[in-house]
Amino acid sequence: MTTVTIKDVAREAKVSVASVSRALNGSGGVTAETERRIREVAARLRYVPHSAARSLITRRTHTIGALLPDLYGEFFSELIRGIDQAARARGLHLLVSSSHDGVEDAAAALQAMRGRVDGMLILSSRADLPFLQANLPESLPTVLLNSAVRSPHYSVLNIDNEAGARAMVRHLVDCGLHDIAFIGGPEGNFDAQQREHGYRSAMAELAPDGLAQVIPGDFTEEAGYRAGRQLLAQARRPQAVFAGNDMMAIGCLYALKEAGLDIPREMAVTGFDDIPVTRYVSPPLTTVRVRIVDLGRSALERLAALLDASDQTPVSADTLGCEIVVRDSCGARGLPPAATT
Amino acid sequence: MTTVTIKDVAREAKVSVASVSRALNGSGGVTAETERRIREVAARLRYVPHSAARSLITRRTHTIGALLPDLYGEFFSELIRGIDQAARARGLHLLVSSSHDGVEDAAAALQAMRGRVDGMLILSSRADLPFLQANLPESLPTVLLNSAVRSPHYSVLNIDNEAGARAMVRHLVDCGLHDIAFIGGPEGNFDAQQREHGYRSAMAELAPDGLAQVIPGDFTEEAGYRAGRQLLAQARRPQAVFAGNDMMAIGCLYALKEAGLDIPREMAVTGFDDIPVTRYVSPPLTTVRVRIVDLGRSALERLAALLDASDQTPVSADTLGCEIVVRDSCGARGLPPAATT
DNA sequence: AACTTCCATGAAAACGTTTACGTTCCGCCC
DNA sequence: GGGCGGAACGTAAACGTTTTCATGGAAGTT
Repeated sequence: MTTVTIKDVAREAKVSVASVSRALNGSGGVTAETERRIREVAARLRYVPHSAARSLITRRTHTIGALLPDLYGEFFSELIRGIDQAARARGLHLLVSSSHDGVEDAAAALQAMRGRVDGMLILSSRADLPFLQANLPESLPTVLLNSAVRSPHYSVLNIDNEAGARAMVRHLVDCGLHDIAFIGGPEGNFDAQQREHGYRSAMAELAPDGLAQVIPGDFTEEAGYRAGRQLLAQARRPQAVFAGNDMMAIGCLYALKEAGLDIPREMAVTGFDDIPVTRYVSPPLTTVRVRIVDLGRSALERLAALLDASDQTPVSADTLGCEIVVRDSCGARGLPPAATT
Repeated sequence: MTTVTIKDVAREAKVSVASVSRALNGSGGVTAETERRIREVAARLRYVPHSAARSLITRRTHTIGALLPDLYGEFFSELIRGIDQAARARGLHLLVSSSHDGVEDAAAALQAMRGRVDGMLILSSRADLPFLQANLPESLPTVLLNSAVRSPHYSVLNIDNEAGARAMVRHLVDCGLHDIAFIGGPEGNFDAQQREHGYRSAMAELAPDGLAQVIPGDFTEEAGYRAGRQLLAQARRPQAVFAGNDMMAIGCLYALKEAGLDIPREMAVTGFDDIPVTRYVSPPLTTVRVRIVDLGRSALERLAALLDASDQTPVSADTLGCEIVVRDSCGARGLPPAATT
């Protein structure tokens, strides 16, 4: 079954290839009758345009690339879901490259995507400005997710980590808890840094008398578990522990419960992200809701806008708000949540 | 910054485009000296071959497509991780299309990938034989994941759901539990069907006196929660509930604990898949381990093999074994797990 | 009736590669 | 020394589209 080309359709429909192209692309300049005939033939022959040939001349691939770090858990799936939904709605394809740890790994992935995509979506702690300048053609429309870089060349879309973290601290303080520990994220991770910063500044402001403590972590359940063990071993335990993300909160929660602590009475535990499973741990996790699907979706839509208006569209730098969702793990069920500021 | 083509490199290196092509592709026929010079020029000019032009003539895209259903949670991320890792190792790109619910949705996604990929990886309950025949060119190498179709045209790679489910029932029976309920998966989902079938046949064989009961579900935590509520409302409660996947087990576990049941003493709860979070719910979940990353990886490797030996490689139909991992939610901590058969 | 306008259509160039096929040149053997 | 083989390299065709431009004819205007 040899592949059928535009010529075959043209011959069969007794027109030129130009007309076939025009008819199928709806670029006008063909009678309704001829168009109908051409479409009929194309369908009968099961003609599908050769996309490589098309993009060779169009210089458009209708594909966008997503460069993602080695993401764990539901954050990843939710993000991809959002991106994919929006991409499908716009008729764009999604070329993903995830799970690269090293810088050179990411660079290679980026290189490999060159020329295959019309634009890039990048979520990577490794992607600082020098990295991007070295590995990304300036002309390639790009949207950065959760990135610290501020450049007129790239649009960025961030989570309002700092406000979220501040709101969580405020909420815990409102619950009467002043000794609050924080479990940090991976070194160099922008979200982690911002969340930690929000935590620190809010502590200084709202609980200056409280015991502030930052325990290192890396966003995995395992790290949360270790952090929980460490807290248990301490002479003076905090009244609450605020994990940099939900996965760690879950790991930590488990460590504490394993040791027989009554959560939240003996220690409150909260997280960040609001991944679906937070509803189903016990006690259900109070956390900072990030609309992950929306994050992916609007990142893609931003990119699509850049693609459409290929002339100099102003790059944007926006921040997605987040809000406290109060469940049981903080012991404040029923109290109104703190305002998000 | 106009894009630099092979001609620019040729001119600069004072050779023909043919030599540039040969040098850069290592196809031989160039002096070591010329090759060095060409490479040097190419690097200096930051030349990157236009992939569309290349695949136009090569008829290879070095891209494989992954068609996935609307997957939830960690199963999804683990699977993609496995696929992506293997793809990267082979220098293949990954075009994903996830989260399509309807048949026509999936068909559209498949259509859109035509011509953009060298092969397909398909995991979808909608992809039965007629669907594939209608939407997939026969010549396109394809690997089906967790699929019921048996066809000489497609390789399939399945999980040994039935054996896993049987082993779990056996394990519960070994724990002295005979009244075992099962929470089913989505209608038409092959894994779900096989797991349920394994459960039913094992019950008939190993616990003919026990109370068997199947509660409908759809693989979401929410469904597990509802199932748990339903069990609580029953006059006669089972001694154990075996959920068709971990997400539902977690939801169910939560419903039972919310009602104050002591798990596993009053009711054992087990799952299927062994997603990472199972370790961190309380009590930790006894479940059937499926090496999801390996599933993705070997699916891709199978596909890659099909691609390499483009002549008639025999299609394969393999099954990935799975094993019981005993944690606390079944009350048998310490007992040896049942053999996987 | 002659001229203009407009529209449907076709011919052909262009996109950036790879590769089959020539050509040149060098060294070797008889 | 002439023929020959092979290696290095160049020329040009081919891949399947889109798009510009030319062409013809029908319709409209004077």
